[in-house]
Amino acid sequence: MTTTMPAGEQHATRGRALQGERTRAAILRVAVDLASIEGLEGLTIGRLSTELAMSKSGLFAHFGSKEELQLATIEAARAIFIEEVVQPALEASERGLPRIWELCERWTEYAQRGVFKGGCFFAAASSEFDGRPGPVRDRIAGIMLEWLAALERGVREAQDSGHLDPKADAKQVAFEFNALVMAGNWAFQLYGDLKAFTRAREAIRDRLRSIATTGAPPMAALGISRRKSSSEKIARASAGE
Amino acid sequence: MTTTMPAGEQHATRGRALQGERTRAAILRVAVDLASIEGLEGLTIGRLSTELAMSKSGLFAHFGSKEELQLATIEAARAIFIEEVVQPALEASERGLPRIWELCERWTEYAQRGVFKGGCFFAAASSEFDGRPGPVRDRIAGIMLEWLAALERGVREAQDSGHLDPKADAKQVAFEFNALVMAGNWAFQLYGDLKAFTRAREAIRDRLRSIATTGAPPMAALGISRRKSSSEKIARASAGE
DNA sequence: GTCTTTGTAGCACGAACGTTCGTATTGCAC
DNA sequence: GTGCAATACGAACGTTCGTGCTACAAAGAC
Repeated sequence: MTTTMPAGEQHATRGRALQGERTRAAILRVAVDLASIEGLEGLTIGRLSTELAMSKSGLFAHFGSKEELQLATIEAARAIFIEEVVQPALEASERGLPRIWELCERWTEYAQRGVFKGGCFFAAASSEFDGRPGPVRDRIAGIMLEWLAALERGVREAQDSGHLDPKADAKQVAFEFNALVMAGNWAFQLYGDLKAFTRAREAIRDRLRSIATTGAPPMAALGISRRKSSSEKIARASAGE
Repeated sequence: MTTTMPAGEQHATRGRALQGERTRAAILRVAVDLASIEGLEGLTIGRLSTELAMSKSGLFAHFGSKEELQLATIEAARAIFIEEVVQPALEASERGLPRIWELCERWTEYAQRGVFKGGCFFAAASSEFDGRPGPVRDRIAGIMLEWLAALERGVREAQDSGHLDPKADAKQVAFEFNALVMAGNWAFQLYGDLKAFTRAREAIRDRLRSIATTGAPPMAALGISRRKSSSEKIARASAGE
């Protein structure tokens, strides 16, 4: 019980000075999943150390306080979110209508694929901490603002590219798209209903159509191309679960 | 400290047998507010008893377990929700487009007015418990389903009344409306931004317009009549806070 | 070879958690 | 007036929480 992971074994060849970083990363990888299920407050040090088969104090030493652990977990989740949603969306699409669509599409995939075990980390965290002032809440709010700004920018760029009606309120559209994808995640988590994502996509497509110009790329092409390249990822994720 | 509420005083004329019910109701009134802020798990018996200036054991005896307290709190919140949103909406509007609009409008008001101190009780609870199987989660999911069904029914009735396009997917529209009002609540809780409710209303109005028939009552009239009768309630609520 | 730094474990703390138990007080029935 | 059921309290249970402090093993510097 004292040592399930013998100390001398796993860093025989690697330099000792790097072990800390690696352990920290390993902790945070588990922490983000745990927090997405149990919440950032339900993410306890005892539970986390049990999950990782290490001592409470050993784990604790990496962060110094629970709040620091929470903040580190948030940063780790943000990195994963960017890597899984924002970056691929930007790389896979050109500016304009394709990009704003791609952002929403990648988001629903990210939620559907279960990148975090308990659904979108930030949807959960922002609901949990909205009433608790402090640095944790501030950071979460800041990151959600980044996401909303990314959506808004996507809309604005599509307007500049002549794909969307320039008279449309970009902030308003971003609000609506975020509402729809978050609701997809919400319904999926609560009811396990995959159709929720289809509903979100459908609503977003309709809304885009309602403000698309005649010069915009045809709507139908967007969804179809995306579906194909994503099917393998979904299969991979559901196999791992 | 032991008794801020002297036991012999308030039931001098009332029957003693009713005291239990009254205390229970008083507990639950505080519990729903506390749970809307701290979450249903963060709603601790110790904290609740402190808030009510009564003993932990005395409070505990009313429920028998924490889970029973949570379930009772949920029922209390449901009663308030129906009383504050569903019933007034049904009474103040006739079947059809006015009613579905009224349901959404009453919901945003309910969130904006702060009927629960931490925002919509069920938005918070459903996000918190979506990953924790058990009777608490099941009840929350059931109540949210009631609400979604009420929205869907509102849309369907508006179709039957010839106000909305009968080809529209009522479930889809209900999903979208719920997404928008919940996002309004979310943004308001996280950023304190009252404009979020305006955005939600705006999006719902637009969506209704997009599927409204020529025989539907004029859209503009709906919003205006509502605003007037609600202003007093908002004033009353903000004074109490 | 020692010395220092780094990472982990062991142990203990005070507080809060949900829960149980015994007991005191009260109102009502008899 | 006596007995009963309802209601609430205070104390304590065992557990877990976050957080310290000390010790020790391993790697790199000299």
